Amino acid sequence: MLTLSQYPKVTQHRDEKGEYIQFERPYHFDINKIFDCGQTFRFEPYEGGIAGIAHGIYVHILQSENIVKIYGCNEKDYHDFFAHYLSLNRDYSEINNDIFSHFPEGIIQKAQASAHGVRILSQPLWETICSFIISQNNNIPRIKKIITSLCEAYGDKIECFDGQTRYDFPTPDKLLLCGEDGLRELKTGFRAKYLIDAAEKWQAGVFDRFDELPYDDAKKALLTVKGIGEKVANCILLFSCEMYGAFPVDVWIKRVIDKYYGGTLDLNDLGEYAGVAQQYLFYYERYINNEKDDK
DNA sequence: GGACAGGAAGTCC
DNA sequence: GGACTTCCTGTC
Repeated sequence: MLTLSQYPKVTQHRDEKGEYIQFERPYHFDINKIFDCGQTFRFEPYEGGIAGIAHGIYVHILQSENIVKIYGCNEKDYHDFFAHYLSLNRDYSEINNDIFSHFPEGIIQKAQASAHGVRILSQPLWETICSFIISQNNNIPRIKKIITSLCEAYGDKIECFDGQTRYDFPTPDKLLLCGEDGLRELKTGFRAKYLIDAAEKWQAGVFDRFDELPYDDAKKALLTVKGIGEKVANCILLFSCEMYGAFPVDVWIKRVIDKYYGGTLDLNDLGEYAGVAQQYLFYYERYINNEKDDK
């Protein structure tokens, strides 16, 4: 495993905006790309950085050339959650070397350069399961809209450092309480019954000790949920479980394979970090090499 | 202007 | 292979 021996050291501070922590900006860490590459749907650009909720905590993250600041996060939050969430123990220079050694030379180098600074987050499992069930046959602005209304309707209140009230992602039992009809009212459409099935499976213990399962078993468990197929399962494993070998193939990646790899790419020979590479390729094709504005 | 097809980080039957 | 919720875009 390509990891650093420890997480970056942080110091805690306070200014007129409130309490924050700061640490030295790691290599290959760019919040604008990390939070706008389709792996999470709960953050938005805000006052020069990005802001949103993770693990029930509202944070405002800012970066300069050398420093990262996180408002709303104290040292305890950092060690308990955010350091891991932001995958700050990963050595992306080594990860990139591993990727380059497995992929045919050419487009992957361009893709990595365009996506330089992207990191794969380690997001809470339940929220990630729901988010990617909602993502199917859907576009990113609408996915965000649905998740926001889901939180506002059924999530617990969060008291934020800026004095405002926001809402956490609803728990499985909350979703079961609101039922399929309640979910349909939030424009989830045919995905409402999938979310209910996921909540029932969760309550039944299908995802207990999930982090101890190897890739094949974890995927098998995910595929028992209605509405989770191969692509969504791989997204969940990649964006929540640090299974960097998971390689979700969506319409954009199909396009990449057709355009740059002659229609075939052997998914079994892409190495331990194929999923990270997938994110670079997705980013390149979706945001860089596609002229259309996304708003 | 407004109708309409096409498409969106897919999956089910 | 068609259907599925909803919504946004481009075209005529």
